[in-house]
Amino acid sequence: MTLSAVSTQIKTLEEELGVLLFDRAHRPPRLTPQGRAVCARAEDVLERETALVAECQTGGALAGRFRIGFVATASILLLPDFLAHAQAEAPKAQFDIETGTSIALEDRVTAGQLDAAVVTASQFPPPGLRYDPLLRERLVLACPEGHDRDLDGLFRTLPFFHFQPQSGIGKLIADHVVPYQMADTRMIYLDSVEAIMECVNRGLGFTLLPEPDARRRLGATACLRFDTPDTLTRDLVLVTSDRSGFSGLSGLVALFHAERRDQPTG
Amino acid sequence: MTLSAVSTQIKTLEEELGVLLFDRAHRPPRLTPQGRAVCARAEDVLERETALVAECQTGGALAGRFRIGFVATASILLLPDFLAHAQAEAPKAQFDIETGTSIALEDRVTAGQLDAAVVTASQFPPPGLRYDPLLRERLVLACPEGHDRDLDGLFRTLPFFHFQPQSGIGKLIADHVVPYQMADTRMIYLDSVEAIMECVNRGLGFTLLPEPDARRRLGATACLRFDTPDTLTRDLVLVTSDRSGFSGLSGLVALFHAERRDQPTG
DNA sequence: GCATATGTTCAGAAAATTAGAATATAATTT
DNA sequence: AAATTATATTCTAATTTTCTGAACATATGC
Repeated sequence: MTLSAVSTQIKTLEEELGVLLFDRAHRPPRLTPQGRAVCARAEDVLERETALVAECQTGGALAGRFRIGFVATASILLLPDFLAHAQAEAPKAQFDIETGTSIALEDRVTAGQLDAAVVTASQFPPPGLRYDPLLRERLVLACPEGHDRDLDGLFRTLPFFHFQPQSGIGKLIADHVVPYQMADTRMIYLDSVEAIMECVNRGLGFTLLPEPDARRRLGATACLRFDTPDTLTRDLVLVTSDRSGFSGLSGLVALFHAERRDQPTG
Repeated sequence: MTLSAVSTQIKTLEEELGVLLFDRAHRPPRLTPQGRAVCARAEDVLERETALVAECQTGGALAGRFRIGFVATASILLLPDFLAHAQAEAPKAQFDIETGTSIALEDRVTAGQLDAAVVTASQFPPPGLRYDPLLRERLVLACPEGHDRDLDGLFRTLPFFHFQPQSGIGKLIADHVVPYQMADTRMIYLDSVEAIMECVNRGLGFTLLPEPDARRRLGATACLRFDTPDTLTRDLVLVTSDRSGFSGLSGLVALFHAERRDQPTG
């Protein structure tokens, strides 16, 4: 860069700022006190800019500001470990977390308001979305001790606590429970796993829930029963946009798989 | 600005950063997580830049980073108040302070290493420099009690404590003291006003010093004498470059005069 | 006080940014 | 599902900006 170019640039800057940066009564020109102050702050701005550019080029791995949704049931089991792993393995990435039902979260991914969401998979991903499997949880019965009849008998004897049917798990539960519904079947719909398990623990009824959720709140007076088909599972998946697919998706999925090692599934 | 211009600019930026900022599989394009992170940091950089420009245009009064020197004797009397006033009245200005002898400081102003300095004025400002008067201090005698003879008598009786002769005040003192020097005159040269006054207070000799400095350390066993010509003064001045003269000099001088109101001259 | 080195100003040249037209494509509508 | 519409991108030309090189001005050193 030529001296003349520098000279005109400085002059233009001085006019732009309305401040004399150099004292040209001397050779070489000296910075004025104002120029010194401007220079210091300008250096700060430039440093931040070059740092930003540098981070873009080095942080190729997993960097960015990700907006991720979690269904309530996943937020308890998966989210804490996910955040811990993210902080450790992807310190440059930021995460904005939301919760909601599987359908609401999928809608927000479709609308581009979320980059990804952990939801209960439906049979097929909705159009425009893709599923990346994270965790398969078996649905098991939880009922008070001493009710060792078959399922039909249970439904005739005790009320069934049904997790909110409009949710992802709720639909799975509903599908499986339909054949047992009779005129006298008592169904109680709740939107809290914790409330349901509290009722089961007190002998007020039985329920069908993902094994980890049921086991977590299982009291001494209740037990799990596995006399359901072992194909009756709910799949937690990471749902993302089908086409777009932001760079770093595989890294994101990896963050979830990392925690499966630490945290045994059953 | 046309859409096409924006489009090409974004594309160029993406290539420059090596990062996909937008997901163009949708209309309108969506920011990728990476793009979102870059955008947030870029906004920060731009804010700082516009803030810098804005401050330049508003802070016309006294803003900048000023490097100012103080002679030791002025640093005690003037500097604390100066800094206090500066902080209150020119909060946007920064001040880097140095101390040194009048001559050394004037050299540094000449060399452009200081913007200004508070020094003891010599008869004429050195070439290339200008003086702005700040404060006139009378030189007075300080001697132990009970020595009420004339000056000649004093010089014959007691040692004279002479402030460092290479300094600004030192030269004034030397000029005035020359006529009294005899073969048996005892002169003690010290570079500390405090040490000199301690000796005077202990009856070990007498001295000639600026009134404020002498009065400040005057003990009970010593007194000030004003039997010197009242034209025998030292002028504290703000010395700056003659030609250049940075903008804000008058404001700087005003900061010194502001403190004279609070602090009576003596 | 003159010579030299260095900074500024002024022209034209080079580079960049930008607007407008043509093309491609995501979203919408029928 | 196909056609339509709206919107983004690509391409080229024009504009603006920036840069270089020569002439001129000026501070410093001898």
